[in-house]
Amino acid sequence: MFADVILPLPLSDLYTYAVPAEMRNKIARGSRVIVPFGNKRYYTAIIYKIEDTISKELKDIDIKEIHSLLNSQPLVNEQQLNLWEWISFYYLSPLGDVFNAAVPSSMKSENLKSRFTPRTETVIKINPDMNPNIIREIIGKAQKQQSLYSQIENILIERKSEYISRKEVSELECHSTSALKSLIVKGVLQSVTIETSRLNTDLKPTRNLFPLNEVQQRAYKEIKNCLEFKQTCLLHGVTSSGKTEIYMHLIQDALSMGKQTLYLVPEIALTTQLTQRLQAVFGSKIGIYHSRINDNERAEIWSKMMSEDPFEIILGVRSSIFLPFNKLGLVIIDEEHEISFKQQDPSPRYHARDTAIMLAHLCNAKTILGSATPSLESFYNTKTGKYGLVTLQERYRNIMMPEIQIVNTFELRKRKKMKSVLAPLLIDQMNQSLENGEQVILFRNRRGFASLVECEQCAWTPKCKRCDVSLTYHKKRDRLICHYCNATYTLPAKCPSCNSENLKKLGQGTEQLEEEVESLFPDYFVGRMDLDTTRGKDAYEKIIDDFQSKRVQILIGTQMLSKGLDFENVGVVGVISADSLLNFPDFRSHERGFQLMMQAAGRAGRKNKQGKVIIQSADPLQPVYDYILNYDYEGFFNSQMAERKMFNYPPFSRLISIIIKDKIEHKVEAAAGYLAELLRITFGEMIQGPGKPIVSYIQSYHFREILIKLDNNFSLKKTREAIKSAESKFHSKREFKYITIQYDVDRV
DNA sequence: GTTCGTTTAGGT
DNA sequence: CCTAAACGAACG
Repeated sequence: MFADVILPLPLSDLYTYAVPAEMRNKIARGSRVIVPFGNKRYYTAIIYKIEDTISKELKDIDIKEIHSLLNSQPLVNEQQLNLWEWISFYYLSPLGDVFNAAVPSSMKSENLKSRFTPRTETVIKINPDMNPNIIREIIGKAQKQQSLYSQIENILIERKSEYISRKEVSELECHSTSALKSLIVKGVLQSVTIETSRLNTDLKPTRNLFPLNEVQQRAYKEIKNCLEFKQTCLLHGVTSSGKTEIYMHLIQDALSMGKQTLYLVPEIALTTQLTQRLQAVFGSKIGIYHSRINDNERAEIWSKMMSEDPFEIILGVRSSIFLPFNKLGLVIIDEEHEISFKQQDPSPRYHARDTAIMLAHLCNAKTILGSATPSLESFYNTKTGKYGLVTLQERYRNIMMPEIQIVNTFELRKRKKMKSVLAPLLIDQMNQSLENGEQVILFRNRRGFASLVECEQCAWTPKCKRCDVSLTYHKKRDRLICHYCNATYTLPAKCPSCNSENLKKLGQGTEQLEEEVESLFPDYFVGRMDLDTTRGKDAYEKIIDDFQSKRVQILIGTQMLSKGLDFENVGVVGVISADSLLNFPDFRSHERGFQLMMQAAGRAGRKNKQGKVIIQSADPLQPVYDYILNYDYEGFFNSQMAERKMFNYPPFSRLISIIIKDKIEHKVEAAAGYLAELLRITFGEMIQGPGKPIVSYIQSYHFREILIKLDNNFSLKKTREAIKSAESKFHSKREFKYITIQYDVDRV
């Protein structure tokens, strides 16, 4: 008996091992095993296929034996393996990479024994071998010991528990370290170390579901009705329309049918706000899976999902699609337009939204996509009938959509009316709002202080040594930082090219904005949220908490601020430089800009009062602003579709980006040229490039990009075969054998 | 990914 | 001629 296994390495093939006799009736597809690989190394592998005989090509190879079997149950179920295969096929990545992305690393340790370490806790219990009648005698007259003992005894009886944690004992009213120590020495109490779970599994629900209002009820019914006929339904609901409450009713329905729910959110939106709301209703039925939980905790969640008593609901980010569900009935993907659902690096570069839809399909489950600004792809899918569509136009509790105004900063600058980064109108509105006790949010999609430093004499600009990008000046750290590789440099006192001392700082970032706002509004507290201020463990939560509790009145941030956060008291939202959103050299820049500005607008507004949004633009005549001013999603969609159609961009085609990478520039040039030539044999006009990506030199590597604009009617199987055969032909050339090729399917 | 044998560059 | 570093190939 032999088994083909998936190794947690970027290998294109499966490897075959002999199954030892004693393992034969215990091993199955999906089992986790340890196998020797290479000279002296052992890896955790997953059984992909079991067969009786060995294939001919392996006749002359010395087949090794599987070293050991790790679980009695397969670690990965059939649906998961099918999903892994789909990801590997669709996103052109090795199964080993998918395995790596899917399974928590403590479950794939290289050591023979598991690297998973259980959490331990010291607990106190009453010595079971001691006759209860003589305990009083043993304690004797010591008063503190007596009262401590009685209190512990009472608690244990009350809880029907055998032990109480050492920590809890130390928090008791009559606790004394010496009394406890004496009781342990006397043998009355015992101090024991036990293994505990990292998961909080005794959270009790604190409230029932709120009944839906009339509008929500209608949407809920429409969704139910739609899912009778379609697998996937898009809920297009304006911000604050109460989508979450509708999701909760749908989760409840799934629960009552004994089905599990996967609730996917973008990386950053997974705030305590949503967690608390769901836990209030579903208690410990819900498991939380996000980037900040550590690996051992991930492993515990995984194990619990395989147990008799799995989580009924998983609230999680991208990677939670890999958890072992056994009765998945519903998938909710909130803020489905968010690009953080797409994994950038490393491989597999999968889109969690699209993969989750595939997972739902494999499990025969239903999918709901939710957004106030759906991705054009998803909305297009409702037009073609692939997805159902339900629209929610009214905001919850009749909060009005804010009034949007656009100020022309180009004109204002010409007339010398811009005395700071903020337009006079925005400053006025901020003042009014702040005086009324309201808060303000300002967006700037660039972090740091100055995005460009330039010599006034000779226009020299500091650049990163290992990347082809200008450095950003960060004032607080007084350093120049490369936003691509995080290298830091000191700001030279003189221009190294012409010795001039006039080095100018151009292009404002969040840090500079913060400084300016602080000097303009000295009576108010200013907070800043960007990559630099959210590094620490709870930094993100703290900034939000400071703003929510009104300790901070003005909050400045990059796009991470626009996602899924609900604040109740925001009078004004300002978008500082909207043009920089729209001028990105990418076909999706308008879609992004529209989404960001609409989402930003959604942060403004209070009960009974209309909020204000002020957008500063130097080019306010761009048509996209008309759609923003009128909250006209459909109009925006139609205008973009016309463009996409004309240039054959998604959803009218499928983009596959191929990146060629090497340390030597002329080598990468030649390699990219040759690969493009090979691909043109099959794809002809569909191939664009090779060309330089926007940043073509990062961390001492040169990059070139080939783009396939794949016709929608071109079969995926054929595409994959053609790409793979081009790749192997490419690698069979001596000089290109070790050049790395990376694929990014459906690049965002 | 890791290991290990082979090739190459640089130094004595 | 030796040694260290870079490269190439294999792993069942």
